[in-house]
Amino acid sequence: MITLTEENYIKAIYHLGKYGVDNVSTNSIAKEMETKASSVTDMVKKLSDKGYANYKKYQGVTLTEEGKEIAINIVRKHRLWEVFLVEKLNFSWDEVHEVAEQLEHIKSKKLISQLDAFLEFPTHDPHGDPIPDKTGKINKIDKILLSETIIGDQCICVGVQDSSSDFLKYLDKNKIALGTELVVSHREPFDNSITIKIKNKELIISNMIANNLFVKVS
Amino acid sequence: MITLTEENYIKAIYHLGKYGVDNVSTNSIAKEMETKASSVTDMVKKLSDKGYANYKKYQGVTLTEEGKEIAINIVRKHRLWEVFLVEKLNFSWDEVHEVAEQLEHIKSKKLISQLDAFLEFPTHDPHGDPIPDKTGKINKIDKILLSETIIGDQCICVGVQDSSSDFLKYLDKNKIALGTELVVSHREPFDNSITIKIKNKELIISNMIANNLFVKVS
DNA sequence: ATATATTTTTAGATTAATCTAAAAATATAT
DNA sequence: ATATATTTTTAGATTAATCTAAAAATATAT
Ligand SMILES: [Mn+2]
Ligand SMILES: [Mn+2]
Ligand SMILES: [Mn+2]
Ligand SMILES: [Mn+2]
Repeated sequence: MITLTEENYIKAIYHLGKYGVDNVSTNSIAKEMETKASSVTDMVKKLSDKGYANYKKYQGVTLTEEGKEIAINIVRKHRLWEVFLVEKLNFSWDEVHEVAEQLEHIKSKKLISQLDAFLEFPTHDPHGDPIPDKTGKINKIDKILLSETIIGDQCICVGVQDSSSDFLKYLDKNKIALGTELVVSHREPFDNSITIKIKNKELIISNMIANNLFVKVS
Repeated sequence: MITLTEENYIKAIYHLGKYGVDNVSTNSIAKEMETKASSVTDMVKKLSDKGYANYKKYQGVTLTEEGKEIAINIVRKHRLWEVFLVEKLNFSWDEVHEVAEQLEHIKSKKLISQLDAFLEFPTHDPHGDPIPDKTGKINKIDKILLSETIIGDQCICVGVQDSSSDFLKYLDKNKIALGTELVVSHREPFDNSITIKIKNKELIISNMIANNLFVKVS
């Protein structure tokens, strides 16, 4: 049996290690989990004993194949629940994360497969992140950050890097949603702010915003 | 903050004490929770300290008003989730309880009020049990056990006492569902078995079955 | 290359929830 | 009314998850 706490550590290691490849440091896990490094050391030993992680003292952690599978399954559940909350229960995209953090730990194979079908097998969550399928396959689309575009690029918004409420509400206020089309018209060298056009209306966007919005160039 | 374990104890005390009125013994809680009496004593002290229960050594436990509110809210969540699983995710009524035991602990006011609306404010769960409304009001219908009926009674099935998978599957097999109409045609004095007629087809039902099926006499 | 700073681990303690075995209180039988 | 049985509590231990403070290892700066 795997505990809720173990699941959360595995998920953190998965996300911090760029989806399971890099070595993850004790301190980075501690920061992500809002806990102390010494607690992380203990837990990481436990995950290693249970076969979910590879760990050598002072060398950081990676997930084993089994650990990675667990992580992907939690991510799948998290994102499916987020779709449910937005599509069926009228949550807005800045309200779903907290609740999904709880729902992702519910253990029932049937629940998730039925939920998946009920939602008509969605491929992406409300923030544009891909939903792993039941075999764990993740369908990545080729998206880049708005900050990486060049002048003249015609783009469509496909995701957010940060999904904090503050950022999502900023996007709502400025009528930027997934699917919104925009053109990059100017980049200010001094502060790297970007001017974009949405339906011929100009909008100036800070570098920080541009660094958190994913687009697809068409 | 209330822990998941505390919530489960409060729920057990609520159900054992006939919905909050009777004193509940340490041993009965231990049996219900599949734990030891000594563990119950510890927890019951804690619930009392936190203001959820009234407890005097050797005298059993009752819930305080606050404890009762918590219990009713958990029951509300449990039953709403059961409706969701049956109505939306095609679970059968013998599959929902286990999953609802997990889902009932998810903490989000908005989630439950939206779920309630999405399900169109159901008044009863798939087993015929009433769903408390958001203020905690429980709409009891006047149901009796099939074993308490008299010969000639025309009944409609409205609920089950036991919701174990074995019992519910028995009902399925014999085409007895909530809403099914039946007439009580004979009672055998020797073993208290009952003969019922459903659509003119006779069926003999043991006393144990009759003791677990609620009906409304019309 | 060595001193210094930073990161990570270890040692020992704490809290929540649980257990076993023994003691204490209450209930039951004669 | 007293002995016996049953129930409940207490004492002391264990496991999971956490913490602080100190020690050890690794990384960085000169
Ligand atoms: Mn999320
Ligand atoms: Mn998301
Ligand atoms: Mn149930
Ligand atoms: Mn039910």
